[in-house]
Amino acid sequence: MSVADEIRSKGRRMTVQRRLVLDALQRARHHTTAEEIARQIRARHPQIDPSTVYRNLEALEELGYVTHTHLDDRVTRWHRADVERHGHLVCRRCGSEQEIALRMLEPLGRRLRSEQGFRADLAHSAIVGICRECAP
Amino acid sequence: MSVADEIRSKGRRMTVQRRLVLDALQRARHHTTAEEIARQIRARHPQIDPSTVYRNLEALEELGYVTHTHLDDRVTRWHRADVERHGHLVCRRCGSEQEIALRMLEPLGRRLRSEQGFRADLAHSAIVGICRECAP
DNA sequence: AAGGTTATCGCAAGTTCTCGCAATAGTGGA
DNA sequence: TCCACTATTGCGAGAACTTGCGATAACCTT
Repeated sequence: MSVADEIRSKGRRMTVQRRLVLDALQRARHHTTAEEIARQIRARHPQIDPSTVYRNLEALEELGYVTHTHLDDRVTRWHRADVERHGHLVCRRCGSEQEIALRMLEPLGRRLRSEQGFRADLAHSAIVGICRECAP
Repeated sequence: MSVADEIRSKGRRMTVQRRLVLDALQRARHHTTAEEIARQIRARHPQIDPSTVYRNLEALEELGYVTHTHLDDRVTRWHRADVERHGHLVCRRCGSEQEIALRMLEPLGRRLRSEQGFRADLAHSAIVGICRECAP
């Protein structure tokens, strides 16, 4: 069953615009912004409105194909949901972003679960700090 | 040495506007948004521009009096820097925010430091998930 | 106390995203 | 294949900040 069929089977529609957003996310190696995706798509299809891109990202998140993370700025970062889940380290100084194995975060996850009843989504959270290169 | 003197000694100035922003942060128990602070100040002093509030928050952060955190939305949250440092748990479902002792996060901090050379600022990072009340 | 610097302000315009709405176009069913 | 239904689109208006700039006013020096 293709992605298009999956989407249709959930009562949603596969439109050109939605396909373009999915493709752009496919090409993006790491986390991208909605703005970047809109820029890429509009380079070729200027008639496609940025608001459509924003709405498609949300729709695709509901459908389970993409997720978002908030790194250290106000901008929402998007990526496909099927890449291996991982944690995020964001350097406050140089802005670089590093991925870490969820395994490193799991002890904390277990502790938050047992002591606070909080089910942390550690792949969705970002940890801010200073990276090795920027450390004094 | 008063806060005003400290600010002056760093070559900055203590203006009415800056004082009002500091006062508003003093009153705010938890994390507030710039918009909320601007609203409060403008209720009494409508001539003060919101952009002034935004710029003062940044200035006060540079000066070390306030810090900001990104919870699970695009909005930047501000609070005074001298309150006890703590971690943040944000519930994705109900939006509630819970503070946890930094002690719980320290093992992770040490591990990130030794294995990745990353100096995490755990009081600045927010962990997203589902809180006890919203758990199924 | 007066004057020169220059940090800071208020305003207005710009960015980046959000939302309401009427028009359009995918879909499943006839 | 044609139709009705309604998800989705593009557009315009509106939040929520951000930025550039000339005017103002805090501060330091004298």
